[in-house]
Amino acid sequence: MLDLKYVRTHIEEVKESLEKRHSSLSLDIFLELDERRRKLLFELETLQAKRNLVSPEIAKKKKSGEDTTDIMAEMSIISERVKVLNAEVSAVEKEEEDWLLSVPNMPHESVPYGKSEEDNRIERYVGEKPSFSFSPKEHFELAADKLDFERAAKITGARFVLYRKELARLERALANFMLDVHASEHGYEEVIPPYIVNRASLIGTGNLPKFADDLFKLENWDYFLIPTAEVPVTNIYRDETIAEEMLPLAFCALTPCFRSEAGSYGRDTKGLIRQHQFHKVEMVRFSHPDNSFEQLELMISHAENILKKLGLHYRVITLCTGDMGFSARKTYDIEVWLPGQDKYREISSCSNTGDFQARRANIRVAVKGEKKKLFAHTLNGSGLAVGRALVAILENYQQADGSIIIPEVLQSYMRGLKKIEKD
RNA sequence: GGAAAGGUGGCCGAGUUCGGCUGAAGGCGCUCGCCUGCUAAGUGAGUAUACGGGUUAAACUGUAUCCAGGGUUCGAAUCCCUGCCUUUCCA
Repeated sequence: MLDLKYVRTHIEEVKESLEKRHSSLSLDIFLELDERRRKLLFELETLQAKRNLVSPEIAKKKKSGEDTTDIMAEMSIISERVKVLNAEVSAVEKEEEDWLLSVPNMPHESVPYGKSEEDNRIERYVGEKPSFSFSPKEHFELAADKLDFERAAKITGARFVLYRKELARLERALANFMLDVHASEHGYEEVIPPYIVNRASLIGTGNLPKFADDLFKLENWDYFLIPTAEVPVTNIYRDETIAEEMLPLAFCALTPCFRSEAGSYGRDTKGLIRQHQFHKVEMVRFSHPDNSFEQLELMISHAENILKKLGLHYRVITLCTGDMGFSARKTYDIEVWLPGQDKYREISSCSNTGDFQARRANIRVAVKGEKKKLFAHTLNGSGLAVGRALVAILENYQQADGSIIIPEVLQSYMRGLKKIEKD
């Protein structure tokens, strides 16, 4: 959420930011609401001030036995008006709040302007594409009997999978490997958050009210399945103040993620790439407002480190203004090379949201010497999407005979297994 | 599932009987100052947030906030209703 006063006093900047994001939101509506709110507020508060002035008078007169019927009648009228005005103010405030909640974050100046993913900026390529003496297959061709989509469809429906045998273990191995690296090498505290969250948490991170369609909601509860661990982990500090010297705080968590994938009907229907449920290791950082962009560089390096250790080729891109998520000020995506698909595919997304989520979730920092508490800056990034990492390993480490070599760093997590034989 | 108690400021904790003088006693903590070889103690002042008005910025000033939302009333921390949460006891 943007700051109300900031919007009021920086109309041009906000307009420009909305244009950059190709948003159709009207700033005029907000300005009108704000004007109306302040007018109503003034009238309301004037009356309340009068009431506060007169009320003790009534008490005094009553004590000394004077007649108060006239003055009480007058106050009664004022009170009626106060009631009406109060309702009006609340209504306008609600509208204004809703408007503010639907405004996307302002892109950082270093973010390239653009309309779609075509305009994303490639920052760097790391590693090299593996070469094959044969035509590499896609992951679902490689491990057909260990990725059972048919039975998962029976159990639940489309976009679910049943991992079996070595691939179930490989998924778990990858997750454990990622968590261990983040915890022991990168200094993240490992947490296991709830996988179901309430509405306030989703508003805090910016998933609600705008993106309800992307979420699975529990029937008869105002609870939702998490679309990413970013939601529960960022909300660890909702409505709290963090002492400056505690910063930066860093958390990592392995959770399942649940996404309705509304609006992606025809896309990636085959394989693991786009599922309703998948595992992700998430990194969340709480930063001092002064250095959140440095924290972003740090976080992307942590995600990259995982890929480096796994020996996977990838590239880092900066999302353009049109492709960037609602809450982000700046986002780096990591795209891993998938030889079977002959494409780079997103495997991590690291964002700095600045104070956008912190304002929504009321996460503050007490800064020495500053009378006012500041909003923390929050960052989140995948480190990494586990299922997609598994896809990358299958496709990059496939052999001519259809077997899969297990990267060395994972072998200890696989009880020493070095290779997954063909079905 | 049955019964009871309770939710007040950063924390503890008065006030709720009998509504007005309570943004809210007292204590702790914290900040700044004084004092004392050091430490401890003592001592003085200050110490919530949000939204308005005001100002170059302040000062200053208005309103709201005693879990949340309604109600009664000229006036609610205090009375009534609903919800949420916590604790204790019984099964």
